[in-house]
Amino acid sequence: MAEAQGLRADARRNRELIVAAARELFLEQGVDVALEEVARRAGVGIGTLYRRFPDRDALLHAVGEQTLTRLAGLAEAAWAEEPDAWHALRRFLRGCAELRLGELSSKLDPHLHQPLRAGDDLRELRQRSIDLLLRMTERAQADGHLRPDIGPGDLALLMTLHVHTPPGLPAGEAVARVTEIVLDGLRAGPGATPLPGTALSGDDLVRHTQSG
Amino acid sequence: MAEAQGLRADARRNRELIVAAARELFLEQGVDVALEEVARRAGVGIGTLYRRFPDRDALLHAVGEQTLTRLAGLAEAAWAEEPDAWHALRRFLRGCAELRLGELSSKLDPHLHQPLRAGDDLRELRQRSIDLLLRMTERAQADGHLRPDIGPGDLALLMTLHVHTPPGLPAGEAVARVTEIVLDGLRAGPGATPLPGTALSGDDLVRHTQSG
DNA sequence: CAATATCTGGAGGAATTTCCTCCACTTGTT
DNA sequence: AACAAGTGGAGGAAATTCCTCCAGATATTG
Repeated sequence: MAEAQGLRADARRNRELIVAAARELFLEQGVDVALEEVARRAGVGIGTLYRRFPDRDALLHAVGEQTLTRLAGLAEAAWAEEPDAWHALRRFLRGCAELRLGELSSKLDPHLHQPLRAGDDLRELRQRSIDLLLRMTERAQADGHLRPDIGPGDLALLMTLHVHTPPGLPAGEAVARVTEIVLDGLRAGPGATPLPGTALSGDDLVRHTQSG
Repeated sequence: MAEAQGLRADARRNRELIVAAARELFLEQGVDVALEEVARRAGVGIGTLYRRFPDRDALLHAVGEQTLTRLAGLAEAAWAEEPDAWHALRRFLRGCAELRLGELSSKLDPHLHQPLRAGDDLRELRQRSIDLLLRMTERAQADGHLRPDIGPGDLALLMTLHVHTPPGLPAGEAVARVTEIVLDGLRAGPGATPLPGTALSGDDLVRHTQSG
């Protein structure tokens, strides 16, 4: 949110309304929504939107930044406040589901790829979450709570799992149930089926998890 | 594929090329791709596409039909050829992942909703898969292989789980690993965490799983 | 191997959508 | 109260997308 410094109070408020509206609409309709619609949903004029975000990319970037910031906060809170690594991991994955990280990243990622300006601040933001995820994984496996045949890359895939809830069902509950099933599948245990292929490493992860 | 009867051989071939191209492009870029692009990918002229599919809906419908046909075939093969209900369920869910059912239905569903002409043949096609899924669920739970606190509706959510594989990773393998983790989470066992909320019923399922 | 019914490609004009600037007016700040 | 900062949305340019039409190519049949 560095860009929001030095703005007049009303301008800052509007900027946030725009980002929030963009996030919603990107989720609902994809990143190609007309920017005019974003402005309408945010309750501001189209001129205001263009002043703050010169082009679509700037808006995508802002949404990515907001989400990655939340993600990093989530990871940090989980690591700091939970009694052990496994519980931290649970909380983290549940939080990812709540953030709808999967839907968002599947929509944002492809568009952030090309114009990934080097030295992007998104990089650093992402790295904070990844570092913690690595730590949680190692530790939970060492503790014997997490099945040993997975890697952090696998967890990244699960972070961005996208539960397609048909309209009409209580989305939150559906997602929560699926998340718990997955968590049960992640637990170390005698009954665990060996996974095919090889564990996805942290490097795979770093190279690919783009936005959030 | 009833619509394909009575076409000249080359026309039928082209029709299938178009549906295949549409399926690919819908997955890659969403259902809003320019129809001209579909024609290009299929290697036919735009006129040909319009002759066979008067509007976008017809094409969506055809893709849905193709996918649901495959899905029903998958369910039937699984039920008929596997030694027990649990193995049938495994095979079925793995097949769904392979079909990329989740991505497709999350893209197709919203557009099939409004113009869901009553008495649609998609309905019947869908029903066949659902019936078998119900049977598999009941039976696998009775056999003590599937955790008892889930319903067929939950399985439907898992059928359409969308693994967002970042470009560059071997998609097939990633999906396979996630699928196995989920299957482990579905197994009945002493360690299973109780799920929040209530099991999603078969009715929830029937009412909402639209296309494929 | 004709003859003909069927099918094909893509040029191109109409219609729609989206973009984005510009400036008269409003609002926050000091 | 004064001014810097911010606002909205009309509207023209540009880009997309749609979809028809027909001269020519291709399968099929006897």
